[in-house]
This record gives sequence, structure tokens and C-alpha cells, in this order.
Amino acid sequence: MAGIKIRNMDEFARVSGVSRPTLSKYFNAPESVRERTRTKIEAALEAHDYRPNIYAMNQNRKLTKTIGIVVPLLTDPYFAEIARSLEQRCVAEGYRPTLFSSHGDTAMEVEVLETLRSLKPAGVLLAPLGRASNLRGLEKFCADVPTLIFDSSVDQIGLAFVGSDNFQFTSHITDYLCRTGEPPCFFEMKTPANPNAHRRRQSYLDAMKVYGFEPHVISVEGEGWDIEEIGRLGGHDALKSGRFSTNTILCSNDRLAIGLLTACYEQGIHVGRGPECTIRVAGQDGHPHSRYTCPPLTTISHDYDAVSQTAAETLFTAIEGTVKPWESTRLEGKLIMRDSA
Amino acid sequence: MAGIKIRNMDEFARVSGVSRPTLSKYFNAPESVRERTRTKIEAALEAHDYRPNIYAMNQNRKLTKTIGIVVPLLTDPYFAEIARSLEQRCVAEGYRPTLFSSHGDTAMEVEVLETLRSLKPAGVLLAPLGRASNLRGLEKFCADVPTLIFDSSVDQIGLAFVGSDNFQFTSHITDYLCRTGEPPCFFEMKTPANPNAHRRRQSYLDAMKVYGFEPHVISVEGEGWDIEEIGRLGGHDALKSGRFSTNTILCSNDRLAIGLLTACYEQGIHVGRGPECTIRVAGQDGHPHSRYTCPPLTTISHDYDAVSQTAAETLFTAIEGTVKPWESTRLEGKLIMRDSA
DNA sequence: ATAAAAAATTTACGCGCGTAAAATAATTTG
DNA sequence: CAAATTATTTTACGCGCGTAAATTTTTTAT
Repeated sequence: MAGIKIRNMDEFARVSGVSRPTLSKYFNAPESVRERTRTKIEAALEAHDYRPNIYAMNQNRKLTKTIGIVVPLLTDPYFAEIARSLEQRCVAEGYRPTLFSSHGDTAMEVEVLETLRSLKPAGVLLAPLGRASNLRGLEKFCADVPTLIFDSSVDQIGLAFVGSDNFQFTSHITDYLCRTGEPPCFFEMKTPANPNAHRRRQSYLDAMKVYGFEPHVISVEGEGWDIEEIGRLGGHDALKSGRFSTNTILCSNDRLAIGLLTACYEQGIHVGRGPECTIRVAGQDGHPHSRYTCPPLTTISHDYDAVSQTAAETLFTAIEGTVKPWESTRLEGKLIMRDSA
Repeated sequence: MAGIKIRNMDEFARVSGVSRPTLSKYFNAPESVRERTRTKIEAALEAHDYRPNIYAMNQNRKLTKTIGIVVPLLTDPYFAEIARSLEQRCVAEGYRPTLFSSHGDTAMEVEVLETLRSLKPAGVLLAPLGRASNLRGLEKFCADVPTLIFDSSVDQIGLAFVGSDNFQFTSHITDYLCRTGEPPCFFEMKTPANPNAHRRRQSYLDAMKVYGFEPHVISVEGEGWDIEEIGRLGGHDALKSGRFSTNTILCSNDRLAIGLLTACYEQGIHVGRGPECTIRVAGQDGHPHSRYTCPPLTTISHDYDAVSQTAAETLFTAIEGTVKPWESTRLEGKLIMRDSA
């Protein structure tokens, strides 16, 4: 009995004692068939390890059970972590997540969306490249495919936006830094890929104004996603030329901070809160690696779990029929105090 | 003309002035049709943005153009980087790469392979979990799907193995450490997930014997893939209890070294080659982050490019018909001297 | 027990494309 | 220029499943 190779659903219908249309129903929603029928099917499934042909299944379906997850750069541990988390939530809900990375490239992002469109996904969780994204392309895509934007928002595109509250991020950590030492200057890329960077700069300026301190922004050159190296080189420049106006540096993001820490090390500058330290450095993001820098990096962390949960659930409810007006959810970050500031 | 929505290949055949079977040939191998025909097709493609239905295409194909890329953990920057590189090579050859992560979990690895099997991929590039892999499952999968194993080898499974020469890695860096200071002791996980770890330990023992030094292996507790934390906690223990027999520590891999560096920092121990430093630390892997530790980590790096190129090309030639006997390629690493040792 | 409702089955068709065979057209060769 | 070769078109069938409509069986309610 178990030796017979099942070639298609018809054959499997025979050995399981259930009709093919019923099987079709079962595979698309196991709960939709009577319990006794389900038991019969699952017993046969044990004995014959049959799996429906994915391609034939999806051919005649308007929408598949696929969910696309697109991030700008999968080699960035932050995106890798959030993608991992989203992936798990999709699986838990019975969807088939498929991972894509734009590799920091506009053309690639466009191509990924084209590929995705032809995959007829039930929905897409998209973290756009940001500044480099092809806006009109994104809009057209979102018009055809239920798309939730996360991480960095681009106008009012898609079903909704879920990300972190960058204003809260920066104002919160600026507040912390002001209360515990010299007010910070702000270290950032001149032309950041991610629009969140602008929010963070603005929020820094606002916060400093509130506290009555003079803001200082140090913008360093450098394009692309090799952010640690940009931070390191820019850090060297700024340190040598004395552009840091106070002993406290708030970086626009953790990767920049990591590069700056390396620059400090290379110049023999001690970072931290200890008595022999001359400079404090803080980041923003709660990058997976920030725990292991030397000194461990004080940062304000995304609420990874909440972002991923909100994003996934918002998409799921939209897919399952509940149409809501466009909405932006921005979650607060949590300050992680470590030795660097 | 450009306004007409093309619904299928038949309609597209009409507007392009080419027969449907010829179109079918074109989409499966553009070079296989005459140039003038190709020009006509591509002109129509410009005007009508038609894309063949992926599902219908693959349904009747024994083998698709899909290539599966499976890594144990996509959140590990090493795997993320190698996956990125492989992905690009697949695209360049006209394949459709699909990324999967086992998330460090055996059951997940099995499931990924099941999913992959039903995707009828042309081939698979698989970095197994290692010790935790389901061997019999892997074998069965490799019997059905052209699979190239990379990173960590598991018997003589699949088409071939491509990875790094762990013996050369460890003996080379051990040699370097011996020549430049005290001979190293070896810092590792007691129960590593990756079989390469055993080769590295053995190679360390061999190398020390050759040089006539007494080897010391410090094996720390800890399961799973949270390797930096294991290194940090194990590092604290070992430092406090004086288990490091020399001032030089060779770590089994970079992530462990990164954790150890943090432990050193937290105990106020200076790492490096400078006069005020009391300990040297080296890693192995050339982890993307190793450049940015403090001090920057001396390590022996995988030849990422060569590994990915050899792996991809070996798979491609196998797919395209050339059947070769199983073969193991182990590429040498390059010593990267930095400040930590 | 009977009627009403729900679930499963039967029947039948179509999706968009792959692909094979035979016929035809275009190109190259001598 | 005719013959040989190569490329394209025509014709025709099938893949494995979704899905709709009509029918039968089973379950639940009265």
C-alpha cells in the first residue's frame, strides 16, 4: 500500500477514499472539511507522502498563499533579523514566505517587484530602499498587490506603514545623553539611503532646542550601504579635524556608531563613561551586534517583535478581507544603556 | 497598440507576429531562436510588458530554472554574505535563485528540503546544519535533486563539496601566532553545531605538535547559534579561572572571538599587540564584522569569492549535463593581520 | 421520524503553457 | 539555381489542479 507512488491528486483521491474536489478543499484550508474526512486524508498522507503540485495549484488561483518579504539588504543583520521574524509569523499563519533582497540597488528592487508580481502573492511585506526607490514603480505595484510597507515609509503607499518612531528614538536618547553628561553632537551620513535618517536629524535639532543647547551636526561623505566603513573614515576625519564639538556623539544609526568606535580605537581614544574615557558614543537601532562592540554600545532599540508582529498582522487582516484606511504605526524604541555612553 | 493587456502567450504571439511555440522556445532560451525573430519578440516585449505565467511554465517542466540556496542561518552575516554572492551568480547565469534559511533547526531544514523538492529546482546549493542535519533525509533529497554541498561537508553526499580547507586555516594561523608571540591556546565550543569545528581543533593539535608546543584546548558550554554570547560567557569563566594557559588565544571562529573580546573588555583586559596589551586574540572565518571589532580582529578569512564561484560553477556544469564523480574542493584561506594578534 | 441544512461527490470544463510531429518557410551550401 | 539544412509554424494533446453546478449523502434541527 505504502509503496505506490502517487502521481497526482486523482490517484491520491483513490487511495484516501475521498473525492478530488474535497482534497482540493482540504489542501487549501484543512479546517473546511469535516473532521472525519480530514482524518481519512491525513491517514493517507502518512502512508503515501503525497504533496500537491505547487505550480498546478497556483496556476488557476488568482491569489496564492505566498507572501513576499522584501528588504533592502539581507546582509545587514538588522534586516536579516526582522526578515527572520516576519518569515516565522507567515509560516505560523499558513502562508509561504519568500525572501528577497534588493541588494541596495534600485534596478534590483524594481526587478524583485516584477518577479513578485508574477508570483501572484497574497501579500507583500516591503521595506523599500528609501531615497533610491522608484516611486512610481512602487505605486503601481502597490495598486496591484496588497503591500504593507515597513521600516522606512514612502508617502502614503500601500495598505499601511509600520515602523519605528524615529522622532521618539532620537529625542529619547538625546534626552538621556543630555541628562547624563555633555549634550551630544550628531554624527550622520550626508546622503543617507534611508529616509529615517532625516527624521532623526530633525528630531535631534528639535530636542536640542527644547533643552536649550546648541546643536552640532557632523555630516560625513559616502554613498551606499558600507556604513561601518563610512563611519570609520568619517570618524577619523572628524576626530582629526576636531569637528566634534562636545565629548558626546549621537550617531544616526548603530552601523555608523560601530565604524566610529573603530576609528576611536584606531586613534587611541577611550570611549565610554569610565574615568579614563574622553568621549561618549551612542547609536540608534539596537543592531544585533551592538551588544558586542567594545565598549558595548548604548543605543535605542527597535522593538523588533512589535514591529514584526504589527506588520504581519496588519497584512494578514487586510488579506483576509478587512479593508481599513491607510494607517501609519510608529512604535517606540527602548533605550539600552550600555558602557559606551 | 500598447494599451492592450496581454493575457497569455497566445495573445502575445499575435501582437508579436511570432508563433506561440517559438515564443516558448524564446522564453526558455533566448539564444535558441533566430536573431530576427528575437528582435521581433523583444520589440513586442517593450510595447506590451507581457511576462509568461511562472506557474503554467513550470507545471509541465520536469526541471525548472529555479535554484535553491539553503543556509543554516541567514542572520549570520557570514552566511548572508555567501548567500548574496551565490544569488548573484545564479542570476547572472539566467537561473532564478530562491533563498531559504533553516534557522538553525533540524525540523526546519527537513521542511525546507521538502518545499524545495516540490519546487522542482534545477539544482540546490546547500549549506547543511551540520551535526544537527538529518543525514538520511539529506541523502534521499540529494538522490532526487542535483545538490551541491557547501561550507560544511557531510559524508560524500550530493554532486560535490566546496568549502574551505579548515586544516590549512588553523595550521596557517597557528603558525603565524607561534612565530609572532606565545603559542596559542584554543578556544572553542564543547558541542559545536558545525563539523568544521572538529577539523579546526584537530588541526590546532597537529600544528602544535609539529612546533613542539604543548596544546591547550578550552571548550566552553553552550548550545545553538548564539555564538557571541557563548564566547562572552565562556570567556568570562575562562578568564576568571585562569584557564588560558598562554597570552594568546586562537578562537575556533570569529563569532566566538567577538564574544571573547567583549568579555576581555568587560574585565578591563587589553587585547592586542601593543605594549600595554596582555593578551592576543585571533579568530577564524573572516567574518564581515571582524574588521570593526576593537581591536580589529586578526583572522584567517574564507575566500568568499572563490568558494561561491566554485560552488556555483560546479553546480551549473552538473546541471548542464556534465556528470563528474563526486569531488571535494577545499579552498585556502587568507591570513588577515590586524591589531588583535 | 421527517424536514432542513451542511458536507461531500460527480461531472465537466478550463487555465497557460510544454512539447512532439508534421508541414512549411527561410537560409546556407555546392 | 537546386538541394540540403536549419528555423519556424501549425496542429494537437496533455499536465495537475481550480472551480462551478448538479446530485447524493450525511448531519442537525424540528
